[in-house]
Amino acid sequence: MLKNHIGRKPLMFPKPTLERLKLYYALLLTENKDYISSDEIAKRLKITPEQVRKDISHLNITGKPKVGYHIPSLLGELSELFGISVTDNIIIVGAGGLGSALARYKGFEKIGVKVVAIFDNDSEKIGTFVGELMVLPLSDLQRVVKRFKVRIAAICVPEESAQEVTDLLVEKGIKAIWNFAPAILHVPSGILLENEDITRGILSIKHMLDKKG
Amino acid sequence: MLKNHIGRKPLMFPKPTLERLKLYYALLLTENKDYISSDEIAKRLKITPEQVRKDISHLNITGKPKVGYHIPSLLGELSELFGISVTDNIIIVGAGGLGSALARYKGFEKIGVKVVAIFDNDSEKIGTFVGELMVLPLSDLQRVVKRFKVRIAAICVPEESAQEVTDLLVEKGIKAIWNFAPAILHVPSGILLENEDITRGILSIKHMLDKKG
DNA sequence: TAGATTGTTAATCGATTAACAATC
DNA sequence: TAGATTGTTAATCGATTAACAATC
Repeated sequence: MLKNHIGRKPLMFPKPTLERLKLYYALLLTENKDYISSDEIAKRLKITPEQVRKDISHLNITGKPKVGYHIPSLLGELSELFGISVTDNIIIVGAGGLGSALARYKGFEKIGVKVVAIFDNDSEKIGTFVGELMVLPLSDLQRVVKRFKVRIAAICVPEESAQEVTDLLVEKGIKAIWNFAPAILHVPSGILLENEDITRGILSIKHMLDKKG
Repeated sequence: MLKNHIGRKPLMFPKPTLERLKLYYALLLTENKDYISSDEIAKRLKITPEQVRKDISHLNITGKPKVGYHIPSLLGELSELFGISVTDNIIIVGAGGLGSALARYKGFEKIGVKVVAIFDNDSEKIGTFVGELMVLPLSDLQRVVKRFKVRIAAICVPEESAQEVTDLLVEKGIKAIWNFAPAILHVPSGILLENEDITRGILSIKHMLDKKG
């Protein structure tokens, strides 16, 4: 299978590698030195330096022996890998606590994400403001998706209506669903589904607190 | 190394298995049949039936040939595995959008989690209510942790103060940090750290939307 | 130069998948 | 019984780790 561009590194990354690359990005953003060694990255993230080097070897970047990796270049590569320099307009469906918090989240800007609208079907909420956004009825969905070329939608509705909302979003042309409802959703093939169910993290914590010595 | 109890299954699960077991739990909660086959679980979650059987084989439960797995028993086992039947009192630090949303989240009850307090250091927020909880100053931390035997704390403060808050929580006896700040935190060994950084999910989406054909 | 650090190949490890016997 | 489905062992696959040559 053809996975490479000429002169470029492979576009397919092992999933664990991709997850670690996100951590490198977060870490490097807080560094103000010019260079960092695989050893230092490894220490901060509690992994091995070999793994760091292997991960970075997937990118179009080389480090300098005795010096390490040039942080701005590394950030640039990672930024391109995750498409951070291109801003995606996203919408949020569900103006409850979680949806509203998400709509006001300040960290989106620096990863190339902009919330352009928030929707709800509760007439009490429609017309009220969440930050600078007015809550819109779902009948405005199609217009907004077209106008702002929205490809990504966050679902922050109760479990019961999550599938219904998903179907509607897909019908209106949404390409990726970012699901915050604790529901197992079905999407047509070709549509991306990313589950952000918040209960998962604390289940891991409960499990490990109980089972360890 | 001793990993087994007499007559019990191993307590160590491969991490990917543990993640899938959470999905099985979520899925089975919505089923109202008595039995389900590995094939059906697999279809719903888009994995293979062999994997489902292998995962379930880690539990103290056996299925019935021709019938499948008894759903209530499976739920019971998973509930025990994740310590759902024992309620953990947790606290939230940071009464901003995300912290407040978390404090009001309705889904905690059914996984054995109860939010007993929310803290902030902003005097404007202290004394106001988030749902039924009054926002408390951090000087009340020690008292609350002791009184409610709190082992788990969610961090919903800005990146800049996340480490400082972490240190304080650990000092006051917290055993697990559930970190919602996009920060790389350091914790002493023996303290559990679970990162729930919300930007990670959408980075995956952006990456995959851009790189796929 | 000597030494530190990268980059890559080979070896190991662990998880997934395949195959099939056991069983209801 | 025949057939469907579980449970487990063996084979495969893919990711991590180890080793070391390349290089600044």
